[in-house]
Amino acid sequence: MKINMQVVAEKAGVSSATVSRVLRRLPNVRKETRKKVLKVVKELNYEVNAIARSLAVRETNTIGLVVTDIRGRFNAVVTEAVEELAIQRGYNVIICNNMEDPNKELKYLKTLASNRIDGIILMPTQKNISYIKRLLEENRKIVLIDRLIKGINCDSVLVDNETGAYRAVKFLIDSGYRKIATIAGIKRTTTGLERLNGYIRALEEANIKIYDELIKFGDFQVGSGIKLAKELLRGKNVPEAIFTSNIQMLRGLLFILDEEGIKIPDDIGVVTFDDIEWPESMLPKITAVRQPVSHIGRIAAELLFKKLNNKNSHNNEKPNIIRLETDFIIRDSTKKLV
Amino acid sequence: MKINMQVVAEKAGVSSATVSRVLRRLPNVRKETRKKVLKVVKELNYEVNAIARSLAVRETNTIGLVVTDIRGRFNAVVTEAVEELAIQRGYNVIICNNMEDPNKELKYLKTLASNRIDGIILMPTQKNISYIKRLLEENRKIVLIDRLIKGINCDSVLVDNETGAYRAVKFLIDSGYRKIATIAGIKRTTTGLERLNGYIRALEEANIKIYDELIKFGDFQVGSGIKLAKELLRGKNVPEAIFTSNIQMLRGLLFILDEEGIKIPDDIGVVTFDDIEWPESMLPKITAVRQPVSHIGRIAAELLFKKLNNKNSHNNEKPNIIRLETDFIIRDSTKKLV
DNA sequence: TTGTATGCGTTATCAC
DNA sequence: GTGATAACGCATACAA
Repeated sequence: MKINMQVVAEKAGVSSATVSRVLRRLPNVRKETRKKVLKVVKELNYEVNAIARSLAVRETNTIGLVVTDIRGRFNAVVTEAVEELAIQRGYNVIICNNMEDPNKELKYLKTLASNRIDGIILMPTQKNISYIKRLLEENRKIVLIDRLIKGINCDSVLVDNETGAYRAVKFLIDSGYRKIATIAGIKRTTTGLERLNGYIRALEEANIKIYDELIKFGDFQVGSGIKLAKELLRGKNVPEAIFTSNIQMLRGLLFILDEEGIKIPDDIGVVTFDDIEWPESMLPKITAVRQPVSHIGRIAAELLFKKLNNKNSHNNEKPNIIRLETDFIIRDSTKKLV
Repeated sequence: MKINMQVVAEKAGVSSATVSRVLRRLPNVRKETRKKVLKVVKELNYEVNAIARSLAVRETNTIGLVVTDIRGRFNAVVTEAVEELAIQRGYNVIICNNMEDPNKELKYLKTLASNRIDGIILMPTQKNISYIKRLLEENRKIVLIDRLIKGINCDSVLVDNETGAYRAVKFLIDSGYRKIATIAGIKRTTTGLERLNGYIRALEEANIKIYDELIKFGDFQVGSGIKLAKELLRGKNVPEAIFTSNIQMLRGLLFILDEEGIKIPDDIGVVTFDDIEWPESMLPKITAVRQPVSHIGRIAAELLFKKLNNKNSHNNEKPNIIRLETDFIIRDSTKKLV
């Protein structure tokens, strides 16, 4: 554990500088010398101390990925995609999971900064804005994912939430539904607000009156799906169909519908934003807006690596905001109302 | 970005040693001095360089968590539990996802070692045995999770797979099923072998003949579930019930059953190992062996931290092998055969 | 209580 | 082609 380049060098009868050159595959070293060194390295099972190296070169060859909930499919798939690309480029990735807790997010961002991580891909809680702004001013490399932060100039990758939601609700309208409720997300977030806007636009375009009591705001978690579903079903204005803005809240809704014996699509229509994470064969099959999740991760990573490779890039350049389109998968959770 | 303790020290009119003391909250520093230093730290937005610190103290305050598939619920929940505990103890955790690829696993282990990570929690692919052995010999702190590696003395946390599987299959037998097939996992893995053994023991105890053609070996992925389900259903010895050894392969099975129009539990009984990852309300509701997943993660982390805190612990001590019991959740995927 | 000097294990800039 | 040697930014033993 205490063996370093010096030890290897002595045993090989060279200087530590030479060992360093061999290990970094620099050209200017004689073949025999290289061989000799590598032999000793093998013998001693020597592995360079990445910490010391990082300190010397002021680069860590590592990026951080800060996600809000690793248990969610969206996050997991993004993670996988980012990792895949990072590994190709020879980077390590540190995954930080904050469970939508801004305090945890801040702690992680600080740790990453303190550890002189080369770059960060961040799915923001959209809370620690001033700190993120500071990081950007220090010219740290950051790419936002899934959500924007207004007032901040930063490369971002996300989907066109508004259009996705619009299409889902329009589909309900076209199917003949009129009293359409939504279990919306957190208004402060990009995903929450934009999906709500899509809902509203679809209704307005169809000249359908928008009822406040049919718009419920949750926090993207299962619990709020349950709570809000109850409210909707027990209200005086019971909806014919419900559009949920993410999978977790859909789960909550399904739970309640099952409990109350309300059948999909016979008694109620259901459409959701987000990929489905359960088997295709499970019933009821829910019509959904699908995001190109893996793609999002890959593009974000590519954006980040482009920055990292461009030594004299600076954050005051115009940021890239990349919007990807969603798909709409029609299944069996609605019916045609004649 | 180029500001360090020296800079802070000069601006505060003290030495860098004093700044260091203040930042580490050491007691022996005057109140006013501390105040003065902290003021400058704030002003300059100074954050200590964790790399340099790690190099100096030869500790990184970081543990690595190597999992096989972050998309799987088991992994995700374990990850969350480990992270939770780590954050409490003031440790950072690096998550490494290898997709069951031994090469990736090796690469990650090397990176972690090179980065002088304090400890590792490893869900092993059970392949890179010699390298892991070497790490252990170098007295690196490692805790295995979910799977054992034979011939290696290392703390491990996993469930009693054999009993869990036994109970599931016995339940089928008690329900009157006789021709019971299994979609088993990778034989080389602890989880694969032990769950198979539970299946066999249950049948043997009931004096039910074991047919080779009713035992199919998959790789724990959805694809093999699909393939093997087809084989079972199209074989000449069609089973009355199937026990799948994990969720992914169950998904494959469900897909095929749905495709072929075979109804659960009317036409076939189904029981699976592993937690269900889809809503309780979805049909069919599958009877399953549930692992105390979160608990597993927490215990593994506790074991690791115990080692880390015990400076003179050494790997040649007798390892702790901790087996946790599973639960058995009876739902609606089987029926009583009279 | 505070400062000085040295070490941590590399890389990089010089010489030779 | 190879070897000293000075950074890199912090911690720490020892002095003061």
